[in-house]
Amino acid sequence: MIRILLADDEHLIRGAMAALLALEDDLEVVAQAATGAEALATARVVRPDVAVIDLQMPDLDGVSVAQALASELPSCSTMIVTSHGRPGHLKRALAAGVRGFLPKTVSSDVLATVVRTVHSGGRYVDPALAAEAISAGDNPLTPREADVLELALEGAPIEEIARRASLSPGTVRNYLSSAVGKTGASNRHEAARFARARGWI
Amino acid sequence: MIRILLADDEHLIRGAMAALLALEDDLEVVAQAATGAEALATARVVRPDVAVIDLQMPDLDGVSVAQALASELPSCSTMIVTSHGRPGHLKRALAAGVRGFLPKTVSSDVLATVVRTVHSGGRYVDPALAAEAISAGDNPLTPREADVLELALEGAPIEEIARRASLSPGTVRNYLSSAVGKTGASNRHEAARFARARGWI
DNA sequence: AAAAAGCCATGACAGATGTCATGTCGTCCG
DNA sequence: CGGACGACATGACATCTGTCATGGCTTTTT
Repeated sequence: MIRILLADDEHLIRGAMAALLALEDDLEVVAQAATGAEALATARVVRPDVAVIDLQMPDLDGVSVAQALASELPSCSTMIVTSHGRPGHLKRALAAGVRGFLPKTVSSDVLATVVRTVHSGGRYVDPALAAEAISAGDNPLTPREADVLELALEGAPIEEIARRASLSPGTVRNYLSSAVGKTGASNRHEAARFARARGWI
Repeated sequence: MIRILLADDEHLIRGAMAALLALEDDLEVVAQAATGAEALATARVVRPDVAVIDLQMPDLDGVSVAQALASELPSCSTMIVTSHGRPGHLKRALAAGVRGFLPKTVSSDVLATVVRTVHSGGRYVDPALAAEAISAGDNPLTPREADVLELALEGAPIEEIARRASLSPGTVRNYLSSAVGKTGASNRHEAARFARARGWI
């Protein structure tokens, strides 16, 4: 019997997924959580075999939870399900020790199969997402460029970005300019959206 | 027995919701669809009592489907479930004749209850979403302002917005300026994000 | 009919932004 | 060690944006 922890902030979906997994004879949902922090706390107590975690949650993001889980509970395999499959997330997730990565568009038997796969030591990444990740290419942005671009995402003026990043406005403009060049965009806002779409920030 | 049509592009979630609804004695999921168009086509054939539709789908958006359904199949009550509850959507949905509006964070028994409520002629809107919608207030943007702001969302330069809206760049700047004033933002990008958050565009 | 409001446009001006050249300071690597 | 590279900064310049004043045109309201 494979003991599963389920974390998703959408009750409806979490409950529904639990119902689905319960239909399988060899799977058992032993705990559920609605936030990242809750998932971690619960996992420490119930020590599940497999953690099925939603990527986007109110507090901690799924990858952070996976990272913590990987170091604290090496016996627990983590897999991530997500609605919006952004390539960058996949990379970060894999780096965080995630064993399975699925969009929520898969069917329920795939989910069950992947749970078994990761539990037995295997890995599974949705083919479509993998293809996207490969085509997105590596992140060409330097760490600072990424920082600054991220702040630019909200549409803040350069002054504010500079303050928030503790940089001089001129430096911010340089980073932004270089990022705009690397993304092929025509201004920082477009560049920020682009980088976000690629999962670079 | 209440006959239900279920539409959601995420197979996993649709299947799971179907499993949940199937647990209720008086509910029966008679059809499922993965896109808006498919939902419409299916509804015409099976004529369900209640349509449970996801707000965001690849092609037609949930509200559009609801609108079409309302005119073509007046006997079918439509309700919408969504992950990202934006106030503007609620207003549009209600205007389109939707009878129920829920975030996916609700529990499964609420879902079943609401299905029964809308089927018996009642209405139900998630209290939290309703509160948000009220606090968001009415859309102060004129239609053109909204159009232009929407194009600005993607970060395009004014030139391109002007071309896409068939306006002169100067006019675009005027609309944008006025929209920036109405939203209290400090530039059009911030204004666009703000308006989006309010569901104004 | 007059007033109000929205739609479209132009022109002018200050300030914000994008681009480029240039330079300093560390760190890492061959 | 010397070179390459990234982080950080400044200054200068052209261009883009935001704002404001102004005006014409249509539709709705009073």
